[in-house]
Amino acid sequence: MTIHDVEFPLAQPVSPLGTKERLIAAALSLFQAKGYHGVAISDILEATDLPKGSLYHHFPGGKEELAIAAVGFIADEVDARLASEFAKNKRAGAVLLDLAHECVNWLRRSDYTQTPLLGLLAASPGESALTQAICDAQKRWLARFEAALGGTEDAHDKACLALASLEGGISLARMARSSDLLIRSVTLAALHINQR
Amino acid sequence: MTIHDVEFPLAQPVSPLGTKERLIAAALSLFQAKGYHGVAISDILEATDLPKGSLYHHFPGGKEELAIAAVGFIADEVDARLASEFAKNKRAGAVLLDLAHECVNWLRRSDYTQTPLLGLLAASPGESALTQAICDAQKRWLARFEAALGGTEDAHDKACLALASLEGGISLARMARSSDLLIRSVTLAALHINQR
DNA sequence: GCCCCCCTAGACCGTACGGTCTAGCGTTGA
DNA sequence: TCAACGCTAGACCGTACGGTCTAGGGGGGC
Repeated sequence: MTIHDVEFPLAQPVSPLGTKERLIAAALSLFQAKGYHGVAISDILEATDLPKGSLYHHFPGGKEELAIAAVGFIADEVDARLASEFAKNKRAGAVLLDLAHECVNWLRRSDYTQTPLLGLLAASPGESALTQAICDAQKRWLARFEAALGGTEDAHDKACLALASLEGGISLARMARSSDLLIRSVTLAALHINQR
Repeated sequence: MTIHDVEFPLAQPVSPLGTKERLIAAALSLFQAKGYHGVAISDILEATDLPKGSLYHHFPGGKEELAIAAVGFIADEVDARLASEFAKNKRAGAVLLDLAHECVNWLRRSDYTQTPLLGLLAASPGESALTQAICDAQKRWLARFEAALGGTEDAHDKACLALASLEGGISLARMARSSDLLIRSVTLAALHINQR
């Protein structure tokens, strides 16, 4: 037994993420940058430095199954984030602004190539399971805001404005390569949402 | 000379639109439904019942040049519409709501397959001319709202919110297959924009 | 020490994509 | 009547895509 066996046991991969997770992470990042149809399987394999066999082993359904997993991942991520923020009794406007700021970091870090949420993925085939997954994610996020805003009819309206200003603002900011546009629209929306 | 020569002169095409216009219209419609990468040249040819030669004669630059033309078309269309509405001294919120209602008709007519504005087209390659064209369109629309709102710093914020709520609302509504979400978010945004 | 099985590895396949090229039709002007 | 040209027509090409399949590598259980 050498020191290597202790410090870097071979059974544990070098990367802390498993193969499946790495595939999901790379796929999500690419889909957010170029949309579903804009990404080739080979792009994902190149990004992860993995062979085709691995991908089709973990995702027998191929590209679409991987995309659905990626959507599910980001959906859970954001949903959990919203849940924990709202659990602190934070006001909805403040949570929205926080989320927007995180999106800004995301945009800047990727030099405005990535779309932080699901905006680009929407360019998916009509009645597919992928569309359904995206739809579910949006519903969950909407429901979080709605519940935090009191569950009234007015709360539903405000929740819609919150998500719309976020997704729309991201789109504007990405195109203009200026996070300003996102901050401006979301700040205004947050203002409106916070008033009784 | 027969009656046919008078009633249906051969020189005039059956369709009121020229070949180039038909290509642009079909391309725009398809791109709005499936995004740039989701549409094949053959889809456009099938929709117009035109051969490849015609497309590459009118658009030597191929798919991207056609897409840029389509973006320019919708950009001009919306820009002109905004200009004429604002020329009547209509309030910005009212104009925004009108535009949203037209988008709703668009969504319904296409059974929620199309994205009325440019949201989906954004899934384009990074630094291409197409991205630039989309960016220009958004800038022009933003400027229209900004000018109508007085050109102040606050006006810029409100213009951002207007476009963001519109684009974001469209995205929400399309996924949920319910125009409600668009109307709700835009109504709330319009309310905020109209107050001094 | 052996086998078994999970996962990696990548050659391979059919297809459909974007784009090119030449032929020919029909209208226009002389 | 004919020449010239704008546009249509579609066969054709190289490539890159999504997906399949078989072989092999390497730990873990016995």
